[in-house]
Amino acid sequence: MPELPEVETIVRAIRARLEGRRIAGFGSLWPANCTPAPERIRASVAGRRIAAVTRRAKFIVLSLDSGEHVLVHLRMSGRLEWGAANGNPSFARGAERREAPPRHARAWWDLEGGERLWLCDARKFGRILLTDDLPAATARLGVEPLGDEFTLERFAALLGSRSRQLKPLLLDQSVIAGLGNIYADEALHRAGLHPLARSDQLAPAQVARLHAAIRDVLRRAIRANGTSFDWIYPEGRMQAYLRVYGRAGRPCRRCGTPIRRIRVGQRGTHLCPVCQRRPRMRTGRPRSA
DNA sequence: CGCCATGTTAGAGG
DNA sequence: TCCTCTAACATGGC
Repeated sequence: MPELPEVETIVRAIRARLEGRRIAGFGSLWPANCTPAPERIRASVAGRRIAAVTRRAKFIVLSLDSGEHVLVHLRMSGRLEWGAANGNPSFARGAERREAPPRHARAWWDLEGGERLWLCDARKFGRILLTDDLPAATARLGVEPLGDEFTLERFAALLGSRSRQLKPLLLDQSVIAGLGNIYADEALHRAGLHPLARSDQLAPAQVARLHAAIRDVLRRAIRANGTSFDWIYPEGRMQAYLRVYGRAGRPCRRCGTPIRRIRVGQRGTHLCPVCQRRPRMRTGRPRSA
């Protein structure tokens, strides 16, 4: 269920254990989530060295010395877990012990030396992609919110060039890539903006506040190693600092008003009705509700 | 049983 | 063409 900060935390954690290592094998217990088929992925990655481990939006990117790239998207319930490959001498010393796969194991990479990296995923929404053309594979992704290209001017243009509700717009990965349900709600609260406000009807100061809020909350979350609600992603501390997400009925940390939960674009959405007033329409008839 | 879930996409309809 | 909403994917927790 990771968003940008959780994926960034995962990437930083696995980088030192993967970069420079050679992949010995790959397998999948859920072939439907592999593109191309697992056998083709295995043929391409076996024997290759991992040159770099990076993140693009919510994708984990393993770049191989062959020029190909393995992209892993954890979607809602994916996580990575370390284990030992079968036949690992240091593990199987003595008795013929075999390590049981972790719960919800779906795919694995074996490294030379005997380590195994598992992809576990209760809901099977996660995806593994192999590509030799990384720009093409990520062409549909929008700007990285923590990158240098995410300037205030660029953001203002992204908002003003369309007329959309702010929350669905922030979740649209083809516009800004990396925000998810938690940090979209958190950024809007920090900026004092209603999730249903129109992207093209913000004052310049509001655009600037939202731009800063997005970057601030993502950086803060990375510093806290992300947000942890359950066993799927246990290593974060950001949940202690969330202002609206998951806090329906509890007092706003700024004004004390109970946080409200509504539904916007199929997603649970949390807001403070006082700090995030629904704006009056600047065009068209006044709304009735 | 019913509702919820840190994500994404295809398709329908306005 | 753009925008919004629904269903779908598949499973587990409360």
